Amino acid sequence: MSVLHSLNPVQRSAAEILEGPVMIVAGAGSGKTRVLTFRIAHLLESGVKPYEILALTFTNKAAKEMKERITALVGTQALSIWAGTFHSVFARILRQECEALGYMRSFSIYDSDDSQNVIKSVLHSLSLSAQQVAPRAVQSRISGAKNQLITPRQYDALAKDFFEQHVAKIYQEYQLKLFKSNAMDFDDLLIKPIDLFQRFPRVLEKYQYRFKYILVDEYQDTNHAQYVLIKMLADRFKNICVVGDDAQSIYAFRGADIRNILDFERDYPQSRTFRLEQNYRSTKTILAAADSVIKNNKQQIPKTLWTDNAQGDTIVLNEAEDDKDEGLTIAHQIQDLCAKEKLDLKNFALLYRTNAQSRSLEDALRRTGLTYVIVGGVEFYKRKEIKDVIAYLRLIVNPSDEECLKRVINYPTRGIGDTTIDKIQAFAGQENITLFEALLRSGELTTISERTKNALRAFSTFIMKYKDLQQTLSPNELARSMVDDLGILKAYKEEGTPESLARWENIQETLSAISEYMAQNDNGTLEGFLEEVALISAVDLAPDQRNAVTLMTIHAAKGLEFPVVFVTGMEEGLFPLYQITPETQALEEERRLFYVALTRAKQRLFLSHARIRYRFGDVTYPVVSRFVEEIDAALIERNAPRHYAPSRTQTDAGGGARRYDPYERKKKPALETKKPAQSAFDDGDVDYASQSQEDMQLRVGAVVEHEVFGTGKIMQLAGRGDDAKALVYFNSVGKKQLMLKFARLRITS
DNA sequence: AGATGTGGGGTTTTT
DNA sequence: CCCCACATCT
Repeated sequence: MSVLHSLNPVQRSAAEILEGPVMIVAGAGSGKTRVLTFRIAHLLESGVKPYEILALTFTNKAAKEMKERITALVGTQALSIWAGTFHSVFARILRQECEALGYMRSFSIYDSDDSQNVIKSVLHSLSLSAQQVAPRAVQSRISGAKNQLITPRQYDALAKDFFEQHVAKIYQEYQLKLFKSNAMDFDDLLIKPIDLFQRFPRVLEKYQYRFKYILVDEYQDTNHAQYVLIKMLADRFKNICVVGDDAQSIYAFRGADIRNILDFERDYPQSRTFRLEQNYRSTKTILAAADSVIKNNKQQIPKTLWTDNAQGDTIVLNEAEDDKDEGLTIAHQIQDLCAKEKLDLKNFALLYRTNAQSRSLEDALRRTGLTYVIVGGVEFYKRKEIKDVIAYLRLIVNPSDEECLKRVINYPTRGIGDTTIDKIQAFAGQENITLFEALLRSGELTTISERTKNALRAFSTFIMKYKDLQQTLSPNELARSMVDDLGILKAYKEEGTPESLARWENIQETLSAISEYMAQNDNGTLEGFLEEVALISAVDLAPDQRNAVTLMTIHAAKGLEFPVVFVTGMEEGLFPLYQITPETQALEEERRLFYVALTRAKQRLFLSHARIRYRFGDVTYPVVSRFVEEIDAALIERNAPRHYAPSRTQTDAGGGARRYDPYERKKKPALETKKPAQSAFDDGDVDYASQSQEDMQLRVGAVVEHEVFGTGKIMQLAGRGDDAKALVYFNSVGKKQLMLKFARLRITS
């Protein structure tokens, strides 16, 4: 086929075999996007209609880029392909079909903040306090259950303890509340279609015929619901092509099930498997490092990545004094490389495990005068003032949306407080009507003062007015005039603080975003804009083409590549990040995440760790990440600490922080020094000398024996003297907090 | 009703 | 360190 000539033999077969189930196991940098692109182009060349192709990608941006690349190969017909994330594709289908399930087409999409608010409100109505049951925990349980297609009733039947019984009840109420709000959360966008297809086989059939060819990118990150959806849709023609790399599965925390890819061949017996093992991205050194790390994972499809690329430079390990020094060290290295190798800033990426780490890196870059962009972080559409404006628009589109109603009913302040809302809410429950309907009928309530009723009337009139105007005004006209009407822009401007001016700007930018959306979509509607906003991801918003250093989490970096990559915060507890129970699976996921980080680099790779890390406002003295040790030592060169930033320990709030001796650890490989090594998470000044035990050298990372719990590893140390405590992770029982006075730990390493 | 202050608690990654 | 819930004041 004409389009396939530039592929290597395996890539080419993977793109050529169009019928039947195909799995492409694509190592990092092996050109899988190329294969997918060419495969679709090939489908089109073979006479398949664009609307018969469904391509599910991980981000909207990836879908867009794929369409562009296919367009370049075979022309604009490519634009009619259904391509997008699971969530956006099935939201689109639900807009068409949701009436069969009792929803209106104008349904709202709730993001996790909205969901959490609903949960809180359910807790409130069940007279449970947020202390008794953490909303976050409930949310994650509910989401987990939904991804596993477990209904509230089933959850209740399975509930093992008090907490789970609460969750079952909350889950049930939560779903009810969402339904009454004519709203779906992210998980509903996947499970409602399943419900639809099960209850209405003709509808399923329609989409099976429609999507004769299905392609799924990043298959290793699909969860159970997504797996079922794909299986249902592909069931008739079995023209399903999945692409993935088990080594890059990093979303188990949100339900991704690595078995989906491990079991593909069993699920689709007629399938063919192709392995893309040639890496076109990285140097031999980088690839060898990544390989030496991932070898430590037990659960994986065996494969060997190789490359024809050059050996490349040694990997550099930076040791920094603290987070500030880490940032400055990196900034200097960037400047060096820019000068010596004539590199642009856009060639550099700084990756980190947690968003919180970006702050000190940003500081350093700013101080050095290097331009940077952050991908992700506090997302634009999650900012308060923007959510407020969006909430108004959502309410106009879908007045049943209780979350939005509650959000804006007293913004700007109208004298409608919590008690009034509670009254209306009670009324709504009693009459079995939506909150907005109850609001319209609030005149009937005798418990509300005349003054408040006027305020309520003014508010509902406002919403109804714009609901009417929606018929005649374009979305951008509507939004603009509504914002004017609300007077919020004026208020922010008059307030005049830098913060309020930033808010002013953000609202302006939101209005521009609507105009831009309208310019890009011929048949754009307000509903369409809101849907796009709801399903937009951090990576989708990535500001490209700017000549700037890129900062982002490793998760956000997935699928991207950069000539020079800095992986920061290589410290135990941070990366791998200790979670509630760092069991093997969680550790393996952290390791895959590290693998993803390493394989983003094309030419040069820098790792860094700090001796002092400020976490939760406290000073900690972490040890180097085990992942660093897992890299073949021959590939790494340790860079002498430069100390660009003076240590902050002396001026620290705690006051008593002991000056850190940079040579301490090297001097003292074993158990001889009197003074113990590093560590403290609530106290800078640690002194274990008063312990009754003989010459104990406790330090973070030390392996210890406990007579009951067995072998464990020290994660954190705190307190002094009789109060000295250790947080130990035991192989047998997980994390335990122990008083050293009683614990009688024996050091084995 | 609403603004302002303080105390306590949690703390990852994201569609 | 930051956010949230609660309490107290205006």
